[in-house]
Amino acid sequence: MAPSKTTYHHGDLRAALLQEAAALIEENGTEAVTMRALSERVGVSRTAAYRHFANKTDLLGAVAAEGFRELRERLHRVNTPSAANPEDGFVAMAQAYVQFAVGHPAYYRLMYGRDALQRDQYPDLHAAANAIYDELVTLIVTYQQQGLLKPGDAKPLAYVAWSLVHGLAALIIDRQMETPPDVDALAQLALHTLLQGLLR
Amino acid sequence: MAPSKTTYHHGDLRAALLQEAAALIEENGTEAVTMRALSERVGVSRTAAYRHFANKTDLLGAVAAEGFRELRERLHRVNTPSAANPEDGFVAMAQAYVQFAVGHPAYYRLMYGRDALQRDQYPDLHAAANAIYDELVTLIVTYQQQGLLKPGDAKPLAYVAWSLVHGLAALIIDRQMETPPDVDALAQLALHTLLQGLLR
DNA sequence: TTCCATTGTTGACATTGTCAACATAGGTGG
DNA sequence: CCACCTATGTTGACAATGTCAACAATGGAA
Repeated sequence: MAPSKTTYHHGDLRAALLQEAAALIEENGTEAVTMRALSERVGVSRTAAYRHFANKTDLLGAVAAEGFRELRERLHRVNTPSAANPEDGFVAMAQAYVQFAVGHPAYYRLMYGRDALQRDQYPDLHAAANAIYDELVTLIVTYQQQGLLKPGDAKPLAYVAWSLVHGLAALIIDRQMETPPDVDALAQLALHTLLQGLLR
Repeated sequence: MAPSKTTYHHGDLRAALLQEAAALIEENGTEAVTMRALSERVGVSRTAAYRHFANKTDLLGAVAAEGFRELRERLHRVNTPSAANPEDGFVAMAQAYVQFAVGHPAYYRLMYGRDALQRDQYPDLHAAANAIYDELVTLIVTYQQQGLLKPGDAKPLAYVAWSLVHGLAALIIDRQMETPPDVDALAQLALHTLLQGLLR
């Protein structure tokens, strides 16, 4: 039961694989995750993982799902709508979101960019990502009920807000910005603009 | 000079490789681009490409850069700021942008998602992507000069707008939306919100 | 205690990116 | 007009990788 170095059975190989895969991604990027390297780090033979995941893509999908859950948790922690100033609430969430992406760029890229990870084919992944969307819908609905936001179907609006922060995160970690930006300030500007509008 | 099937020298292998790579991506996704498959389609041996590209990543980088140029052209074509209604201008560009992504999802994913393509290391790619940003800056500055938009540094504002459309495109082609969305309508809503603001 | 399902191992193979050595064409200087 | 050189293309080989098939060990249920 207690995982020991020399037991034939690992104890909780599945969890260990996910953890080490995440570590590898953080350290050297997703491309560094090879079944062999991963197995070695866990101290197990190269094909042991196949008892827990159908293939490498599935494994990475599980890692990505875990990432979405972690991100959602962070967002949930700062999702405390205050009637005093709705902008603060949005800005706090946007900053938490972008900070996660900037803090774990390779991980974040896996969560989204991966071609192979067709969402429809990975229900768990899809659900984990959707939980983030739900977090946003909640925030918008709450403010709408308080009369602080324009009325209207919150769902498409949540997509709009999500698009904004996701796009921002993506452009930043892809170094598409000219100067290494002040991430928090940029997130604040983005949400400020979204809320106040750009028109004169 | 005229490329013929049986000449030892191809004529313009570099261009042919880029074209076929793009075609392969469209047809079967970026993962289908293998040096061997690509060479075979062009009718050349497996390593011939290495006379024109240092490695596969470079080749894909060139394809991605080409994609950015194509996208920029499309944006430029609809970038006709009309004082009558600034929203129309923004919406048209957003729709053109998202339509490109939806029309060529794998291609668009390569342009952004590719971990390996660190922008700083591919000047051509970086420049091509930046041209799109410039297109946006131009639009914003123009409207500002006409007094239709709030004043302020256009550069960070352009990043915000870019983030919004890129994020929207990414979420759509990753099928992160619940229902296959009306792309144009969503793009319109996004830009409408950005311009008018969300606050009551 | 016996036995079987679960979990892990070893060997093997096809695919892929890429290097080194070799081949050919086609324009250029003599 | 011809020999030659350089740019371009080919063939052979190799290491890395994902994954299958066959085998082995474990540990809980009957």
